[in-house]
Amino acid sequence: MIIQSDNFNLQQIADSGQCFRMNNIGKNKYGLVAFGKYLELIQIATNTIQLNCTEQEWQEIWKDYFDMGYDYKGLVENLVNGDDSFVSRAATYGKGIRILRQEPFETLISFIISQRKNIPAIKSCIEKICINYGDKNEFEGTEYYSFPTPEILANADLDALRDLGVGYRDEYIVGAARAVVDGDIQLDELKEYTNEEAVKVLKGLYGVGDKVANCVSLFGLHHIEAFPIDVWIERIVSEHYNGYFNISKYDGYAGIVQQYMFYYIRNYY
DNA sequence: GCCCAGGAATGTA
DNA sequence: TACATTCATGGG
Repeated sequence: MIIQSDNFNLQQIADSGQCFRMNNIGKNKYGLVAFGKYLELIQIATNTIQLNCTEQEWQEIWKDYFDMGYDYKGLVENLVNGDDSFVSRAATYGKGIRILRQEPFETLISFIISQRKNIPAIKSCIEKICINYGDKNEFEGTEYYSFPTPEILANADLDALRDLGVGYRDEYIVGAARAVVDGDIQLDELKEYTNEEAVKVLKGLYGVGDKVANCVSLFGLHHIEAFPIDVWIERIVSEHYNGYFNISKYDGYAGIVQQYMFYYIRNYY
C-alpha cells in the first residue's frame, strides 16, 4: 500500500508528542499499535509512505487514523505565508505533522500518565501497561500488545500499577477507567460535544486538569481547536509573544498550530 | 548522583 | 483569584 502526500512525515509525527506507541524500528521505518492492530510504515520519499496493510484496511482504519481528509497542505501554506513569523517558521519546519485520530480511552490514560514525566518515560510506562494488561497478538512474526480495555484497568491493583512506574497517578488511572466502565463519562459522545464542553467534562475526572483535558480533546476526540498549554508552550508564549498568544487568530484549528509550535521549539531550538 | 519532565490537587492568604 | 507546596518515578 503506497500513499502520496506532501504533508506526511513519519519521523515528525512519531516525535511530535501526540502519540506514544509509534516507534522508529529501522531506517525511515516506523511501527505502531492502534485499534489492537500493528502497522509498519516506511518513508520511501519525502512525499511517499509505504504501509504493510491492505487497501481495505487503509480505507476502513488507517486513512481516518492519519486524518487524510484534512487539507494540511493548504493550512501549512497559509501559516507559512502568514504574518506570524514564529508560526511561519514552525509550520515550515514541521509541515509533515498530522493530528492522529487516536482512540479516546488510550489517549485519556496516556496523558494522565504524561504529567510530570518526559516523553521517553511516558512511552516506557505505557508499554509496560500494555504488556501487563493488554492482549498479546502477533502480526507476520512480530509480537505486540494492545492497549488494555477500560474494564481491565478499572479492576487493576493499585500496587501492581505502581510497579509499572505510574507513581502517584495510580488512582487517577483506575478512577478514570472506572468512570468509563460505569458510564459516568462517555468518551465517544464527547466527540459530538464542542471542545469547550468536552474539556469541561474531562476535567471532572480526578487527576485530569486543563492541560491533559485539552490533549485528550485534541488527540483523542479530534477537536482540533483545543489548545493544550504545557511548559513548552508557556515558554514560547513568554519568550516570543510577550506573554500573550492570541488563539482566536487560528480559531477552529489552533490545536494544529500548537503542534507545529511544540515540535519546532523542542527539535529546532 | 542529580535534575527535571507535554501537571494536578491541595492548602494558604 | 493568585501563588506555594507536594506528589512518585525514571530517562538523560
